[in-house]
Amino acid sequence: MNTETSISTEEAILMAARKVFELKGFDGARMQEISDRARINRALLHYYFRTKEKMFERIFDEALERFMPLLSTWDQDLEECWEWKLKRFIITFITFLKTNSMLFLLREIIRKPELLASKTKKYRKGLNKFVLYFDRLKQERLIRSDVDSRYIYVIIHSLCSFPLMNGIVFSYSLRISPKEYDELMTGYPEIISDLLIQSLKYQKTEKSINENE
Amino acid sequence: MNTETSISTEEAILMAARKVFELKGFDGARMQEISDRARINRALLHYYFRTKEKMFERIFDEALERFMPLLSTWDQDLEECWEWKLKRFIITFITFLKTNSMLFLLREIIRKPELLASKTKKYRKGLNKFVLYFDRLKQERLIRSDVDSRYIYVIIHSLCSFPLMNGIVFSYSLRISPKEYDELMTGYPEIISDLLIQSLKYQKTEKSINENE
DNA sequence: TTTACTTTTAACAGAATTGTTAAAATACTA
DNA sequence: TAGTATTTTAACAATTCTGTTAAAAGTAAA
Repeated sequence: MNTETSISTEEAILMAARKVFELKGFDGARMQEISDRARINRALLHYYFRTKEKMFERIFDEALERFMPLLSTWDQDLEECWEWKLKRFIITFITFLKTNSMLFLLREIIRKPELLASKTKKYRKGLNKFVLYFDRLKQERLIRSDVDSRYIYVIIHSLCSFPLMNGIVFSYSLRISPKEYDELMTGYPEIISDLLIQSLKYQKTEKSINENE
Repeated sequence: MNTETSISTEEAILMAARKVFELKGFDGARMQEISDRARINRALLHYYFRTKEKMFERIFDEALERFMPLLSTWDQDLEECWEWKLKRFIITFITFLKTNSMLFLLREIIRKPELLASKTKKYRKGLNKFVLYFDRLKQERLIRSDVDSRYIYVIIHSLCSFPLMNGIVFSYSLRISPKEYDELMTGYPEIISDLLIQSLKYQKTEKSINENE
């Protein structure tokens, strides 16, 4: 009964399922593989979770439940320096993504859009907090960028998510091992924080890009 | 025999397979669904492509074959203005990604890393052209950024890929329809071109971010 | 028209997978 | 220790899916 770690059987199953679903996706996952990984009997999976579908939904919903709040952690408080807010967000987001596969969510949503659509009501309010916040920053002239806040949203999330999600391909492209890539990425949050802050701070001045020096 | 459009049966099958594999992944794809979509008989799939595995590999390899050259289109010619080069790359890359799902490649590589690993030799040379190019730009003082060229690589690719790959989730988060999201994204290449060029041009000056105004 | 190639039909074998069940074994708790 | 809950074992039903086959129908071209 997992005496050493005192992990309940249900927890052990969920951990295994999470891993297998993340790696193989719903369609590629096998109940046998999950039970093997959890070091329990396959029949026990059904004893706890009835069907594969139900087990998957539990995993998916929990992942979504952890993920969605990250999309709306932008309180409208203009007192706190936005640069710090942004930096904090980037670090939180990247830390989260290291342990929770965003690719998993995306893949399953594309397979079955209802997975997200059915949760519309639950998460919709609060979702555009980010856009509102940056709109206000611009209104109040606290940042000088004139870029549509929705682009800023897309840019920040892309910079945070993709490097982790696409690690395999990036490490291949850069011709370094996955381990080396991980090490490289420790400096990454700092880099993009600076990049974003700088480009939000200063309004684009000259549109011409003709001179090389 | 597809007289109107003069598409060969093989081509029709490949188109259908591409679509189904992109949507469902290898494990979720059904031979029946592919043949239905191609408006031919299921037995005919096997007549042309023997097995599902072989058909998939054909699709995957073709996708990779179209994709990989995009990663290494950085000739070392320093005469041409790098800003133009970068802008051209961004537009080419985004245009490509609109029709060719990068998510498809990524998902299948994670499912079965050998898919990429086995192609090592074929694509490796030329892969770090980008990094070399930006290293030279820095050496020659043509750009003033002091950021590791590998970060620049990751940043550019993330900004190009993720907004297209994650369209469903972004349109959900921004509370606009997928159609409206697509429209919004027409202005996107311009935005990130400017952002990147600006931040590469000007070296980060002040590290302090204490003042709000 | 003959010949070769393409496509459909329909049926089937084999394998893999999910989910069920019942009985036995084990562990936990009062 | 007795009783309860958990876990294993092993077998099985039902389904789904892939891949095969053989025969017939259709098409194109010589």
